[in-house]
Amino acid sequence: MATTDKASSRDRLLDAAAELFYREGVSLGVETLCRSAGVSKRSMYQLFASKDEVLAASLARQLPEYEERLAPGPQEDAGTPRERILHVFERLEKASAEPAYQGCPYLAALVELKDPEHPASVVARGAKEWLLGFFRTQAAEGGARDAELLARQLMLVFDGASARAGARIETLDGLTTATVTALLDASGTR
Amino acid sequence: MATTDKASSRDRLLDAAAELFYREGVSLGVETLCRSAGVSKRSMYQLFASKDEVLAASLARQLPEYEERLAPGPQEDAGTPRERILHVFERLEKASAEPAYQGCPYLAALVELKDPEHPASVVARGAKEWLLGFFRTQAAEGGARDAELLARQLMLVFDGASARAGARIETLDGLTTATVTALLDASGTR
DNA sequence: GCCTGGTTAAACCGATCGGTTTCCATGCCG
DNA sequence: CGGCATGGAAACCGATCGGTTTAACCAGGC
Repeated sequence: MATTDKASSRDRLLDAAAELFYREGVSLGVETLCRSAGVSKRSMYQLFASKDEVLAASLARQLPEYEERLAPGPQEDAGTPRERILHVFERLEKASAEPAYQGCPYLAALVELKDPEHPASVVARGAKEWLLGFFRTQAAEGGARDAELLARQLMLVFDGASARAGARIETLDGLTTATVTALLDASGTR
Repeated sequence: MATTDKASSRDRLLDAAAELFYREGVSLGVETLCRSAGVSKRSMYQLFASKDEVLAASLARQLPEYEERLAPGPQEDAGTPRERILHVFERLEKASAEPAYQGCPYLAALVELKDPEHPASVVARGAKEWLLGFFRTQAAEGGARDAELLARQLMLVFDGASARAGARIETLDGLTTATVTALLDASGTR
C-alpha cells in the first residue's frame, strides 16, 4: 500500500473540507481544498463525484461528534430534562466564545447554499431535525404543556444565538440560558 | 440628457443588486448583475468603486424601507410598546410566508461575507443595531425589568426565526408571536 | 526485469471571476 | 459644422472556477 492509503486520503480531505468550508465559506475552490488536504484533484474526484459531495460528506462526518457534544451520552445524563436542555445552551455559549467561532456550520451551509436540494443542505437539515427531536423528547419528558412548541422555540433561540454570535454582533454571556430558562418556566417544564 | 441619466442607472443597478444578491447570494458575478440591470460594466465602475460597494450601497438603500415596514411611522403608533414589539414579529411572519422569502437580507449578508470589515457587513450590522435599539426603547417604555436583556432576547428570536424560515426548515405560523409573548410576560413588560 | 494498480503533479478544458480599456455612437455645446 | 463629453458594447486582462486528462512515479507480485 502506498504511503497514504485511500482511507486516510478520504479522512484528510474531509478534515480539510470541514475546516476550510467553515472558515472560508462554501465558495472555496477545489484547488485550494486539495492543496490544503495534501490530496491530488484526481484522487478527490475518484473518491467523490463532485465538490458538493465532498461538502455534504464532511458535514455528515461531523454529525456524531456534534450530537455527542451537545447531548451528553446516555450513561451520564443523570440530570433532569431541564438540565439536559440547558446543557445544550451552555455548550453553545462556551463554543461561541472561541475566537474561531463562526456560527453553527449546518445553519451556515443552509444560508450560503440557498438551494434546499443541495446534498449538503439535506445533511444540514438532518442535523437541525436531530436537535429539534432532542428538544422535543426532553420537553415531553419534562412535562411541558406543549412539547412541540417549546422545542421549536428552543431552536429559534439556538439558531438565532449561533448566527448572531458567529457574525460577531452578540456575545452570549448567559443570554441564551436566561432566555431558555424563561421559556422553560413559561411552558411548565420541570 | 441621454435616454437613461446617471441617477436612473444607479437606481436600476441598486434595484437589481438588491434582488439578485438576495436571491442568488453574494457570489453573484458582476457580468450577470450589469446585464440584468441594463447597465454597462463601465458605467457601474464609474458609479461604484467595486462590486462590494454596490452590495453595500444596495443594502443601505433598502434600510429606510426596511425600518418603516417593521416599525410603524411615529404618527400611527397609537398602541402600547408591547403592541409595537409584536407588530415587528407579525410583519416577519407575514413576510416569511412568501415563496420568495430567503431570510433577513442583512443577516444573510453577515453570514455569507464572513468578513466583519466588509463594507456590506458594516451596513448590515447597522441594520441589526437599529432593530436592537428599537426593541430596547420599547422595552424600557413598557417597563421591562431589564430592557437591554429583553431587547437582546427579541433579537435572538427575530434572527433565529428569519434564518430558519428562510432556509425552509420552519414555518412561523404564530411561533414567534407566541415566543415573544412569553418573553414579554416574563420580563414584566406592559 | 517487468507488469499492474494506484498515486502524484501538472497541463488542459471551457467558463467565469472582478476589473480595465478600447472603440464607437450619440448628443450637447460653441 | 467642429469639438467634446458621455456612456454603451465588447474585447481584453490575469486569475480562478469545477472538472478531466496526461504522463511520470512508486509500490507489490510474478
